[in-house]
Amino acid sequence: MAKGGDDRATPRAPTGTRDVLWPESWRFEDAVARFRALVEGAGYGLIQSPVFEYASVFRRGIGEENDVVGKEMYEFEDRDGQMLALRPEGTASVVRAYVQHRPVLPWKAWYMAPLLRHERPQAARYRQHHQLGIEALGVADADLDVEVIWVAHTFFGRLGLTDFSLRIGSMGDATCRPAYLELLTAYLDAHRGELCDEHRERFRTNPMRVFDCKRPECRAVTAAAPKLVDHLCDACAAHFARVREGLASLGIVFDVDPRLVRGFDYYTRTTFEFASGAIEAAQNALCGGGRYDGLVEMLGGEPTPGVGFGMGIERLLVACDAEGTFPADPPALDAFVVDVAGGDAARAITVRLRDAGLRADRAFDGRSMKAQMKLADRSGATVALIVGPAEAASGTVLLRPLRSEGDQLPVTLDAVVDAVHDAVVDAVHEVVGEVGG
RNA sequence: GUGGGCGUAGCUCAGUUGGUUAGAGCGCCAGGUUGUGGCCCUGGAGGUCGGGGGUUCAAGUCCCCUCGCUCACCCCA
Repeated sequence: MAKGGDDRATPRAPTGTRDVLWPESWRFEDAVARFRALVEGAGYGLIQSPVFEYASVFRRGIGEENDVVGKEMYEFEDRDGQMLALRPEGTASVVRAYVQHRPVLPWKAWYMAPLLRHERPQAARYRQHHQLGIEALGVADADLDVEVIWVAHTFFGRLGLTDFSLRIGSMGDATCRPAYLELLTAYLDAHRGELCDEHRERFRTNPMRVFDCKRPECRAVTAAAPKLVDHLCDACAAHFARVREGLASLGIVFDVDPRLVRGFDYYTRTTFEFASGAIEAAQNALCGGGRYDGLVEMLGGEPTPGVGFGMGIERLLVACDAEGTFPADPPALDAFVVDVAGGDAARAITVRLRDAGLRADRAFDGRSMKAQMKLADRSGATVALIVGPAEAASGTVLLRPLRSEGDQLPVTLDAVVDAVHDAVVDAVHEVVGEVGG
């Protein structure tokens, strides 16, 4: 018998998920819009891919050893007996789409996608979260790694974030990593007894994981362990040097972190992670990414280099809150129509305003004027357009400013659009004047 | 998967050593102004006190179980 999570009378969103209502949801929209403006201005085009894939896409791409696939993936057999999985991360789907459609190289794509993982929720960690990401395929040039990092860095800056840091590292490639792993494994084996309980044997499966362990025992051992960045082959070392040089030339501050180990098996060469210093919660990574020159091949394509990142939107917004950015309120309405003469005018005028590109709403249900005026005020509208029996009879409306002290004036129906437009322009000027003065 | 904290109105929370019909502020609705929002005043609606079981004359309050939320480990964005 399945655990009953819904024994109460009212239904609720599943564990680890949440509803985001207006106006909080506006910040999400706004962040996506700004990201889109940035990346589309840098040559990246939107890719929309399914929220579920054949499970093998993720199993082959991310690696069975990884918790995201091995322990957290929502995997199920559908009605046709196919093994499917809800997308737990973004890159594998994009690369699968590349292998399937063969777009012309270089191919630069961006996405905004919900990601699903069965994790225990905690601060800034959800079972469904959303990532903004970019992936660039077909270019081995280290300058593209720099561009990708620049995009994330610039985006944070445009959001007004300042309290974040960048760590970079290199995972090497097929030439140098195997030899290094042998070296590291031998070292860890020699110090096996000093490792924490969890890693004493587990280090054999994925030795680099030990670098991520926060326990003092493991940290002591790894402090003196051989570092991959010191054992890169000439090509990887040159690539890494070019990345550092490029970042420095763009004024992007970073730390080289020999301990930086990204969770997914597909990474080669450059890896990086942005962390927020403003987020109080334990989960403070804003963006993680790197180069994955072997992934296309793993998913059945011709060997093709790639680089990209994923950025958690929910976590990004937590960082924005912590730093007090997003000061602007969501855009308000231009006009709210109050009609106590039967509703015919409200029906006609709202449509007229909206067709003219103005933002307008109205009251329904024939509420009292006082109630309708309260709604008008609450809506944030710049003006109320009031229609009573007298106005209905004469074919006019009263235009009443709600955000300034002006008098209300009668306006003919044909002049409503222009009158509202003028009032909105005046309101904007007043705000600008206040700020400027 | 493993620990800690917490569940009382839509929201934020009171609720005294168990003791009458469970309260406040905010929000919502209505009235004060038979054509006017914001401020103020008055009134109203809204609660199986997360759920189940137990102790007791009596449980929001004590005990057990359970569900949920939350924070941390782990992992990751």
